[in-house]
Amino acid sequence: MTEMGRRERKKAATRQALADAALRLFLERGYDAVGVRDVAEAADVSVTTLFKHFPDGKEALVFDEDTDREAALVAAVRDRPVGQTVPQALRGLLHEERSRQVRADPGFPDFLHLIDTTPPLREYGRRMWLRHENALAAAIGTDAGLPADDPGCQALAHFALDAVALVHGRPDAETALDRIFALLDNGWSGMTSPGGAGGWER
Amino acid sequence: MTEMGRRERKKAATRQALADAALRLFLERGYDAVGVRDVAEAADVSVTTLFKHFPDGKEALVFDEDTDREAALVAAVRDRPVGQTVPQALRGLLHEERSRQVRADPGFPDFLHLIDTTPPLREYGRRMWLRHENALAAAIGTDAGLPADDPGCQALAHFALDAVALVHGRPDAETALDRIFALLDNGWSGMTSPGGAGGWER
DNA sequence: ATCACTAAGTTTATCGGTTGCGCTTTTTTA
DNA sequence: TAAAAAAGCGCAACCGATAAACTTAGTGAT
Repeated sequence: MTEMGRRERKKAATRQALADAALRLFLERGYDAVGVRDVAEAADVSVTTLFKHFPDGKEALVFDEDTDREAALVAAVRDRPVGQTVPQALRGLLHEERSRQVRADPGFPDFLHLIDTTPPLREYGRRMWLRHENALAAAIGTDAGLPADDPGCQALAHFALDAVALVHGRPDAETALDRIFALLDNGWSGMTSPGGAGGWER
Repeated sequence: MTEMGRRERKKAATRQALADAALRLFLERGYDAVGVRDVAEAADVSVTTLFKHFPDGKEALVFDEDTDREAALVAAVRDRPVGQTVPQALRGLLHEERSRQVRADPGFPDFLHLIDTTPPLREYGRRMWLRHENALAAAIGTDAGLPADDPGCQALAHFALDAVALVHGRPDAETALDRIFALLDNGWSGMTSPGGAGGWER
């Protein structure tokens, strides 16, 4: 499974060296005070090589691959216990992820602080996170027996993901998340269960 | 009230010349094919002057000041007819703005098409639009008798504004907006009127 | 073991947006 | 009218990002 030849191993190594050097330098001197040239030199590669490994640019140096977060999102919707609504399941997943982040390796708080205090990194992280919107919307649509491009599913997915950005930096982030998901849960249950699914008089 | 000295008049003139030249060139050759140097030269000013007038950069050249859209948003919430909910009022405002945009001066469709087909401009426009989030949240909070930093108000404001970006490019944009606002209306009415305001079991 | 193939990496050069600096010119104001 | 304020200028540089042509080093099949 993980049988990588020397080639792929070296490739992964340089990529890791770049990511490590970048994170270290960013933490030491601050994101803006470090140029891509500095990072490349610290990793002992050329600038072009850096961009070969991180075509999305400087911000991408900080974020490792996602892979399983999207799977976790759709699984949370698909495999939720009976009687639990979709928003409730998503709220639960976010809660778990949050408590998992508190632990993790040391230096992780510094990492989070760097992102929180650096607008380009915040923005990039948000975009990465929102990239799962379509997959989540599809999962929700399947679950509710709605077309994959239903605006309601799309909106619920988008709002649920965006909620974490919305409560960012709050001291009462957890209860704020609760309140936002209460709004989504109310709205969603009203759209799926009873009377008109889409009808709405203004 | 509008007594501008010669100085401010000239300043406004230069700014307008820059905006006009930029829009014209962008429409003629495409956004990416036009550099800020081209724009500056077409407006007969230096590049430095261009950035003095538009510190936000190239994208800002296309967007004129907003000023009254934010006022319209808070007014729609504050002065809405009795019996109408906040989401309904916002939905109505967006509907009016949309129908108003269809008319407007000639060349406006080209303007919209330019923005829609140019990712950086789309992104910038969205950010400008979302900038009214706090004012709108405050208006909603005042209306509902909630603290200004209530997560529910913040979320409703954010979601309502973000809805227009969410339905972008859809053929059924109007009905999609209806559906999204139905979700918000259901959720919001559930949070304000009856039982628990924030309580929510997961 | 060799040889052709492929992919990583390098060098160099360039492009476009953006900023800082020192300077001139115009307008306001004391 | 002198001085302060502000608009503008030209220049040079910085920075992120990309392109082209070339070298180096694993890979795999014969």
